[in-house]
Amino acid sequence: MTLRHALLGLLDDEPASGYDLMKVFNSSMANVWPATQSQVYTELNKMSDAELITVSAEGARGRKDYAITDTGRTELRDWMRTPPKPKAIRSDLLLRVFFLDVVSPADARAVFTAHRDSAIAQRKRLDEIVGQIASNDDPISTNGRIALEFGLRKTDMEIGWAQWALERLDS
Amino acid sequence: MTLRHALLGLLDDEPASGYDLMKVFNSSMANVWPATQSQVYTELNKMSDAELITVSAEGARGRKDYAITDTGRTELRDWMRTPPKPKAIRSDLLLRVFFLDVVSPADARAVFTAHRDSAIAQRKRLDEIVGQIASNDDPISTNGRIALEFGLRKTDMEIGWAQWALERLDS
DNA sequence: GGGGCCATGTAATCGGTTACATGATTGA
DNA sequence: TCAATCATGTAACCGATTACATGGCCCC
Repeated sequence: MTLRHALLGLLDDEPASGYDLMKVFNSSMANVWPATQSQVYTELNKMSDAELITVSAEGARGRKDYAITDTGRTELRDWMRTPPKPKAIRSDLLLRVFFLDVVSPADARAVFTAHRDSAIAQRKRLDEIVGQIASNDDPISTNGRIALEFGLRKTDMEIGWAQWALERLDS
Repeated sequence: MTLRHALLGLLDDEPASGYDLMKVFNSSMANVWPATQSQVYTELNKMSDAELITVSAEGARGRKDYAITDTGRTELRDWMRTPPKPKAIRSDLLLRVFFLDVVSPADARAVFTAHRDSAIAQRKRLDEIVGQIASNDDPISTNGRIALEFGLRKTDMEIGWAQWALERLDS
């Protein structure tokens, strides 16, 4: 039920088609809430049924522009004011950690070195994005920077944790 | 397909029933890979069909003890040696961050203060668990400590991030 | 006898993923 | 004319969640 709010958030700015939304979405929020094309179109139809949005214009190639309704705006603001309930971790990696004993010490170390290395690569990718959006001052870039900071800190934390785990294994 | 590996990991130690597995599971791995009772029983049946495990004994009240097979052991070790592909973040909270502009500055601050406070509470809960397992030296406690360390660092990171974001909003 | 625990299962629903299907318009 | 892009949709499947259903066994 959250893709719905992402789409409402985008439409709160200005009317757009599913196609437009996908484009903006992919280059911003998709990093914190991935969604596929089929999901977006399906959700838009459901939102239209629920009268959170309406078709404000129809164009060439079956294009439909959607505009947010008052109901939609209310829904969006209510959601923004509701703190998300802390969701449990669900991590493939951490699950492996519980079973470190079933493999050799070398394989156990590899669990952490592989993760550390991929976190380091990820960190580099994020740094590039930081550079790219540094000069932008639109709302999604400004706010996106805060989300990005989360990513930076998270990867740093993961690198440090993997290092800590390796030292612990070695002792 | 990962609950499957969690169950294989537990059965690699010793045969157990679904009921037994649920108990151990809830007090350990559930923190990194939540699963419900119905999911566990359904998965055990599928695993039995796939011959990763077999019914090694049947007891009172329809109790079935499962034992891991050689196929199962191979599957478990293969999985342990395969680094999980980095999964994208999917965060309700970070999505809200993109739409901070649609609410008042006070409501925007609340997004972060609420998160910071719940992270602080979480941190306290984890500290208690650290104390509880400090004296245990069984494999799941020893390895669980590494997973727990991840949780500690993650909550600390979130507290720091929320604080950083609040300062940024205020400036 | 009855409460509490042991023990397993089914059904409905939901969000997400992958794949497939279709076709219009635009510009080189 | 033909490739690229615009544009929307359906269907099958999967894992997870919630709720419901059933009943046996043990000990006080």
